[in-house]
Amino acid sequence: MKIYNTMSRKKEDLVPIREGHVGIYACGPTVYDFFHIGNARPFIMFDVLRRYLLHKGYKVTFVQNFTDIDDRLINKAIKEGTTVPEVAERYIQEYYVDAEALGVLKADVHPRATEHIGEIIKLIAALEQKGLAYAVNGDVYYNTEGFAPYGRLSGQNLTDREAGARIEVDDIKRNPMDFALWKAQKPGEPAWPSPWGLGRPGWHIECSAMSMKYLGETFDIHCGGVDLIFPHHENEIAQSEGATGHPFANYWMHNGHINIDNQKMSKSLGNFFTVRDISKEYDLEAVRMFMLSAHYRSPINFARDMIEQAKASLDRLYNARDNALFLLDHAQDKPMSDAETAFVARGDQAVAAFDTAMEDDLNTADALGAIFEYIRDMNTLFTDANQPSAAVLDAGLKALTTMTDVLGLLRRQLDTTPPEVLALVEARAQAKKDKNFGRADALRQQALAMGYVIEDTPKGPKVKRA
RNA sequence: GGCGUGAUAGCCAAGUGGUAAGGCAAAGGUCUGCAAAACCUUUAUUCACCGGUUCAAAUCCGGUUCACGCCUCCA
Repeated sequence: MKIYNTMSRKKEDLVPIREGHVGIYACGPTVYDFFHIGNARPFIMFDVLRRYLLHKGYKVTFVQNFTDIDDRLINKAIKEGTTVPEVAERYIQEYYVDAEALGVLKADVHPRATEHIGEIIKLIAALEQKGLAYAVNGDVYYNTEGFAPYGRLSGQNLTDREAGARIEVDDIKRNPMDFALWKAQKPGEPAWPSPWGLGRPGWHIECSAMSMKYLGETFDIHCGGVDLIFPHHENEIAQSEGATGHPFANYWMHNGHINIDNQKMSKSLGNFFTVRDISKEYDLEAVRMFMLSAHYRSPINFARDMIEQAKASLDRLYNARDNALFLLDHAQDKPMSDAETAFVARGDQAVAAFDTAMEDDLNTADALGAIFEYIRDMNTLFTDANQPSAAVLDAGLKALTTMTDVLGLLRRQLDTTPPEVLALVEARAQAKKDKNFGRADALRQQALAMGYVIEDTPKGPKVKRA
């Protein structure tokens, strides 16, 4: 498969270090609040990457951290009169709630920064020994001048930066580009003992320490949002390669941002949506569908009607699947007809087309196209009039779910209809038999009010969630 | 100032040299007691604009305009 590598700015063939095994590190959330729609994009898209690799038979080790110590956590804890670990634990649990609703699988490892202080200290000490770090008053900084390739990932270099660019003035640092590896404790802050005194890790070091711990000094893919390229990922490279002398990650994947009205989402503009808030109004699977409808590197515009559109296309997927399931319920075991055999072959072709799209740097929009073309084919064959065999229905469903499983769609199972709704369905059937259509329609309205749609088919009524 | 991305129908969105996927919306039709779903048909001679290369360009090259991102915590 081809992956666009930010490092080379080209699509490259994915060649894992260990054959058949891919190690992935994804920058996870800072757990000081519910995560927002922008955070959801990397979670979903890199979840799709993982699912696709699994589908192709790779073993995947997927690591996504929780940043559970930083200024925002500390501020939140102070504001709420509680502790940093309490805030962190709470929002880690909330992360799982929203991630689950988005169809994002749990990582193989979800390391937390505060549980890896030992590794972090060892890494900083190694850098200090190599002259790549220096301590000042209990702080430790990275010596960027000592790491020649600094800026390779982002295309930033130390001399091209304009004076107008915002660089914090700090006399303590030898160079404005130097960044904190370890921060001395300020009064009231959580702190851990270290060779430089009590303090806590800087903003970037945890990802270096934890990715290398779980994936090795050199691993396959590192992902995150574009905004992380500089300085976060640049700094990770400096820390890791500076300490080990080996390449860090072979592929760097970065997802584009989600905008609101073509503007970057930001708290100051007030155009900010948490996934939790959105979930109160929409099924989050529609949000996933929305993300999948564009290439992961393009910026996308989040808006209500975009979610509505995504929901409508998702409904088309569910309708096709549920229709096939309904027919399967009534289908006969019989040999496949020639038309059915041909259809099964087209299913294989659809999956192949789907894979081809995914092979091309995770082109989910194109992959979705393959699914929808197959859906039309399915819907054409799978009708009452055609009396499809159980075997062809099975095969069709299998091809469909092979594709939708990779995208993490169609996870909702067919619901069992509650008895009170079934009673309405039966009463309506009787009313229809009696040609009492007014009553039949009224009963259908009642079912709708309870959230169920009754549809008529030659094989009898079909009930589904509204 | 440096680095980078994008501009395709009413909306969303694929397509990086061979003559415009797919979804949503809309209109007409088939089916239906009526619906819903589904299916069929219609909806870009054209891909921001101007030049150039080529037998051939949405796709390559140069320029213009517009929009956006990073250079600061940030997915």
